[in-house]
Amino acid sequence: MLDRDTGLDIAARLFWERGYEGTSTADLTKAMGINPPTLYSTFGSKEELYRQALDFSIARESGCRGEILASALPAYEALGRYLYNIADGDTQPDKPAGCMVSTAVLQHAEENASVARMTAALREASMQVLKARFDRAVSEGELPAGTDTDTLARFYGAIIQGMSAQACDGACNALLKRLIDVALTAWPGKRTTVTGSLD
Amino acid sequence: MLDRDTGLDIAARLFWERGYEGTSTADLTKAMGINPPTLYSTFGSKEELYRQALDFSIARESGCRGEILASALPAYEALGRYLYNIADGDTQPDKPAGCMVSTAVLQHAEENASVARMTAALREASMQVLKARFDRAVSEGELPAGTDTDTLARFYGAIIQGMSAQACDGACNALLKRLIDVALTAWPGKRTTVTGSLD
DNA sequence: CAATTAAAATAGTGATCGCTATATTAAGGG
DNA sequence: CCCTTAATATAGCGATCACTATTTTAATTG
Repeated sequence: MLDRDTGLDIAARLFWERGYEGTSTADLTKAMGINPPTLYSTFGSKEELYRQALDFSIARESGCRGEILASALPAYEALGRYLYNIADGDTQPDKPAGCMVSTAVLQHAEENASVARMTAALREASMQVLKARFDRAVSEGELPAGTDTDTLARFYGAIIQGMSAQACDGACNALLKRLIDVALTAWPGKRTTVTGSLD
Repeated sequence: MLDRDTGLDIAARLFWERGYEGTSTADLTKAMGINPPTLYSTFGSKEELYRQALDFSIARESGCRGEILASALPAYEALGRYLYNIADGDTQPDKPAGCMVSTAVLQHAEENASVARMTAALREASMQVLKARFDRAVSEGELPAGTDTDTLARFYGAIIQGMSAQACDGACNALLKRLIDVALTAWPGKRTTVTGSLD
């Protein structure tokens, strides 16, 4: 059989493109070049393979994003770079469009509820990372005391999810970044990017 | 057999909750209380039924939203009411969470590409409606001349898609509206909602 | 080389997929 | 009432679903 990480790479790509429900075990075994029993002895089940493929893909595709937020950059700068990095991830030339996690398993059959909870938890964790960075910004005086960092994190989380959806629909990298530039004007204390008189 | 609109109502609800790929024809016939041949003689196919269910549901769930934008309200006011209306639609107590269109069929099997194009076209049309309102705002002097109305429409489109995703994950109405309030601060010419000194 | 163990392929499990041919029932007209 | 027509229900089409029992191959041992 092929290398385990190679198998996860192939599986992740299929799940990324077609989603959990849109990918069959026959698709997976065929793409991996293995037989069904090998898939089940190696990965356990379709759901367990999805879980492992998510972990694998997150580590490779967005593993470095945490460092952007953890860096010494000012919060606003870090956020901008973070979002631009996601936009790049959503529009990689030789990879499926959008994010594998942001817009995955939103609508689903009842039997896949546990898979949906899994992706929802990943999204929630991602927003908590953003919130933690914003909390730090408050404590460091970069954001006003009393800022609703939870809402701010969910706002930029919505932008991330919207970017993934639009990337799935064919949006290009430049479009997503223009969109980010608008979103960044909502940063507390920033003026809008549109030049001209403010009323 | 049951009334045609009643059938579409039941089908729309199932598709809304489970998505296109997560809903089987057996689910549909059982919920409608009809036999498979009746479904096919009445609606043609699963895909055609989905199309009709989308039309039916859009007309009923969001038919009045166009009027908000078409009204004489200032663009910023209209946008706020429009988004709040969507947030209400995303969190109706006795209906599936999220929007039936905004986050539908993003990832999909190859065989369902035509269904994905259908929902993508609906999303694109929805953003064009927003853009048209923003263009009107420019012509009426509510937005600065030269405003990138297309990007602004896609920005609020991303918010709409992000709200649907978060509603699917269990977000409540109030959370979505706080999120909208942040998004509205990106309106060109508006200051941020957070009080305090601007640098 | 023969025996044992481990890996892999074949073949197939019952269930369900979208969809339809055929049979049954019900309704209308003489 | 009988005959025709239309609507409905039953049953089942081939294909595919996630998943495995069994067999075959290959590698490792004495």
